[in-house]
Amino acid sequence: MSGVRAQQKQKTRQALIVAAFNQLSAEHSFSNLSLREVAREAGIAPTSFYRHFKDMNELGLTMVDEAGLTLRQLMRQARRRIASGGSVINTSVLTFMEFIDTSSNQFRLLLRERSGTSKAFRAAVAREIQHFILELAHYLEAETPCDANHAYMQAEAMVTLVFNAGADALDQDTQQREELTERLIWQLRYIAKGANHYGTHQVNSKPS
Amino acid sequence: MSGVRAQQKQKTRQALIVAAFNQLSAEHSFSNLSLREVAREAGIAPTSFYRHFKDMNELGLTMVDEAGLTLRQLMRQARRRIASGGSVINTSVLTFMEFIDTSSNQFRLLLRERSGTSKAFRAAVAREIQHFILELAHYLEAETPCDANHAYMQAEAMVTLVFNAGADALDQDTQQREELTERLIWQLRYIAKGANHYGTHQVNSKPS
DNA sequence: TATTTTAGCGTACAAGTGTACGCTGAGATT
DNA sequence: AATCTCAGCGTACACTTGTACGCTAAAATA
Repeated sequence: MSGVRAQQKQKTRQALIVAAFNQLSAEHSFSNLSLREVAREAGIAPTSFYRHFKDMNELGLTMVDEAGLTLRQLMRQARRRIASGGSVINTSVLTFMEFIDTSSNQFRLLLRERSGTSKAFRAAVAREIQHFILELAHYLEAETPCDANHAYMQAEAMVTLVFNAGADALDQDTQQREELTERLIWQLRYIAKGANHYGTHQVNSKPS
Repeated sequence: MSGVRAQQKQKTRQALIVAAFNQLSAEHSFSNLSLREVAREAGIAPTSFYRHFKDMNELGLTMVDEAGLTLRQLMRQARRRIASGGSVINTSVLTFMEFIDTSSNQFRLLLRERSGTSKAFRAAVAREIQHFILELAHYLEAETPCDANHAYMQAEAMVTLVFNAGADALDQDTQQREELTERLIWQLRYIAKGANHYGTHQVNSKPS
């Protein structure tokens, strides 16, 4: 009942996940991965793969979950930094860029499968992103003069811009990333400004 | 010298391109295409493929060009509609959504290869997008009270949002698309408002 | 201790891939 | 009319892929 058996199983299962993430890169996407190669890197026979996942798809969805998890953990850390006096926009952007940098393969997975060929994948990634939008919307509604609807649209726009900037950052060097980040911050300010303009008072009917 | 020969060659070349586009779908991306299948659909032997393209990569880059071309043509048409009295934001968004709808496979190609596994592809798509950003920036600088720098950032943000909304629209029904479009239009207004606020006068140093 | 469960292995196979090579016949060129 | 060019074909080959099947040994259970 010590669970030596189950413990070892979890270990190789994790080895498969790690192997799969390791094989992702700028020029290798998840759909390029082969069951055999992943199994090889994990140190097991190809057929043993099936003891852990029904197929590559199931592995992939697990990976999306894992990527979403680390992202969420990172953003929780960001919230802590903000609570102790950091600027919201700056801290959030910085934290996200950190994610791109230290977990680029996890980000790549989310980025690519967001528009990939499996509806289940797209939905899974969309759910992860939606998570952020809602959280940010909630924050904006509480902390800024903005009704719920505009808070949501504002959050959606912001998350979209941040996510896309992350994608661009993947191909860039430090210098370019700094410029990109600076532009991004300005763009987020635009949105905040605009949303607060339209989202406050009774300006809601038509724009000027 | 009549060119019967060259003419026929162009014809099968185009058949290959069309065949490749036809095989794209929600669940089939370019990297999933096989040379043999494309050749089969185009009605030629696999080995004849090489008479037209060095490899699938070269086909793909040609397809990106073609997709960019149709997009540019559509947007030129949008400019005409605007010139004859349409709202800029509404007309542009509507035209873009039309592109998603009538040329979804061309859009899918741009969308996916933007974050694909080939640097050349990513660069090619980025160039197409950059084209729009610059054009829009130029327009904004001329028509709104916005300095060049802010006009660029504003255009970049807008194009990003529109492009991403297009991606989301691919998976949605008419009802959802309408809501999405409406949200998008609000978000573009935010950006316009914010950019005009920061980009006018001498507010440029620090945000409030 | 005897029995059952199961993670992992090796073999085997059918299917699909890219592409090298040499041929053919119809246009183009001289 | 004689020659050249070259788009398209068929054959062939070496690989890689997913996965079905049955075995083994070690852990779990009874």
